[in-house]
Amino acid sequence: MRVRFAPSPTGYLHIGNARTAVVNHITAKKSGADFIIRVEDTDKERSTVESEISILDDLRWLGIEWNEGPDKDKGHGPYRQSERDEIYREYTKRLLLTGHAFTCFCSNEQVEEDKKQAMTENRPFLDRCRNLTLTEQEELSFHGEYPVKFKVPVDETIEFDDKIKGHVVFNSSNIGGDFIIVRSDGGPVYNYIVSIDDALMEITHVIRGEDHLSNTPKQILIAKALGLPFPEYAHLPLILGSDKKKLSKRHGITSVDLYRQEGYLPEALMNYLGLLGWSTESGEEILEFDQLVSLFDISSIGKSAAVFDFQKLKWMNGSYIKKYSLSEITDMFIPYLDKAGLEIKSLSREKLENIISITRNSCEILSDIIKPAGIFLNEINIPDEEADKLLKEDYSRDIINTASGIIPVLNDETVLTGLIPGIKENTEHKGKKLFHPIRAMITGTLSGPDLDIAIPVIGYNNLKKRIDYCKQKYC
RNA sequence: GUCCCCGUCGUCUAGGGGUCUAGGACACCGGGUUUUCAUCUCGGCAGCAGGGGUUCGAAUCCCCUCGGGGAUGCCA
Repeated sequence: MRVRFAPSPTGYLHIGNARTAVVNHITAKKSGADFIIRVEDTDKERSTVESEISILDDLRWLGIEWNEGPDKDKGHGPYRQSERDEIYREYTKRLLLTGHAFTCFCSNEQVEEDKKQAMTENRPFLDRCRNLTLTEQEELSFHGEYPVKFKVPVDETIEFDDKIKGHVVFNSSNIGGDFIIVRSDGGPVYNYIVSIDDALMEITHVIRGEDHLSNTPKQILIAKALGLPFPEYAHLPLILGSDKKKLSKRHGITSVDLYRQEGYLPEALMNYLGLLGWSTESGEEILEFDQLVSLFDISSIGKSAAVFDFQKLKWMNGSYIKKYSLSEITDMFIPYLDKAGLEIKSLSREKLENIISITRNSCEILSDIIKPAGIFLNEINIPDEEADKLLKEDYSRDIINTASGIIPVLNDETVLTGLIPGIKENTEHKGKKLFHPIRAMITGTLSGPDLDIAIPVIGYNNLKKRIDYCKQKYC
């Protein structure tokens, strides 16, 4: 068994494509199949090497490995379609010679008109060039470059058993007429060479997005005309945005790279993407990769499109963050702390882990660490909007004044037992009205770890600075 | 227009004629823990697109409608 993932390098790795890659990867692991990467860079205008590099990089980050690809030739290469031109040329010649393809000399307008005509008469569109003889074609081709089209057989039934969609039946008359396989600039087209490459690379199972479902009959027809085998198919339902339209940038982050940057864990993304469209018998959703592989069954994937739930992904990511050991997760947080400009180099590992241990629970993604960690790492935390509002209240000012009075007589040892009880004793406040302003005053925000835990970690000196700051600003 | 695919809580899904007064998860709401928030924990809200059949019985089978998606000449 051999499966493949065939990205076209025209941009970043989209989350929808990543899902396809993930399903291929899981399937390969499950059945011990080879996983091939083929770069479909036939769109010369939009394909870039940078894009190819970043896509492969994102796949690696996700934890996807391949046995063959542009960087690993195992005898089925080249793995970039742009490097396989000679192969395609041979097959095109063969199709032309056997009468399965022809050169079309019609103008755009002509074709458009003929199609419209066929449509209104409710009959299949037949290209007016499809019956030109080879010599007629050769004579005409002196006038310039023209596209080559595949001669779609009339009224032929094409059917296949899709692993996900089930039995699918098409009639060749509904394909939309003879279609272009080689552009007028000589470049072969996706629907054409995908059949050749899948056959030559001995792909046995094509797992791809549902948007290719209605392309499948064309590809089968081509394989048949060429006498090539064609694979089994599994068409994955599409991933939609919250408005049920195809997932795009306006719905949120769609680039795998950005998920990485924001601090999503590859295991979580893999888990979420792998679980999309099906579920386990037990209902368990947090699945390690090994579980994913052993429990996965491609035919159990649902047939309908799924809305991408950013919130659920976050939740899932958060639960992965909680699963790691303190030491492991600390290492993962460090780059985000660094990037935010927080001073951690001078910190002992013990102190850093201490801070992480009391802040990690509020993190769903790695970059979430910045705010809570800042409570400990900054000298002063400028109160955010909510904290600012609260601190302007009279009772808050009362607390700031009181704190300011007490703090000079305290020190690192006594601050924990002295500060809050002291404020409580010297003011009328208790409960929420006591703790809320204190929290706002010393952390600059309304949420965070327990104050009793936070205070010793912040330390006497910074506490004093923060109280002084609030005294100046609010009293 | 034509052809193909799809339609269970807001979202992801379980369920394939009776065990469904439709189960789980995310989100949301409420209780408990935490002297706030978060974590954790307990509970609640909420759905079979609509209409016809078939059947003793339909979320489950059939048909129609509606809705969404895809393909239909130089994207993949």
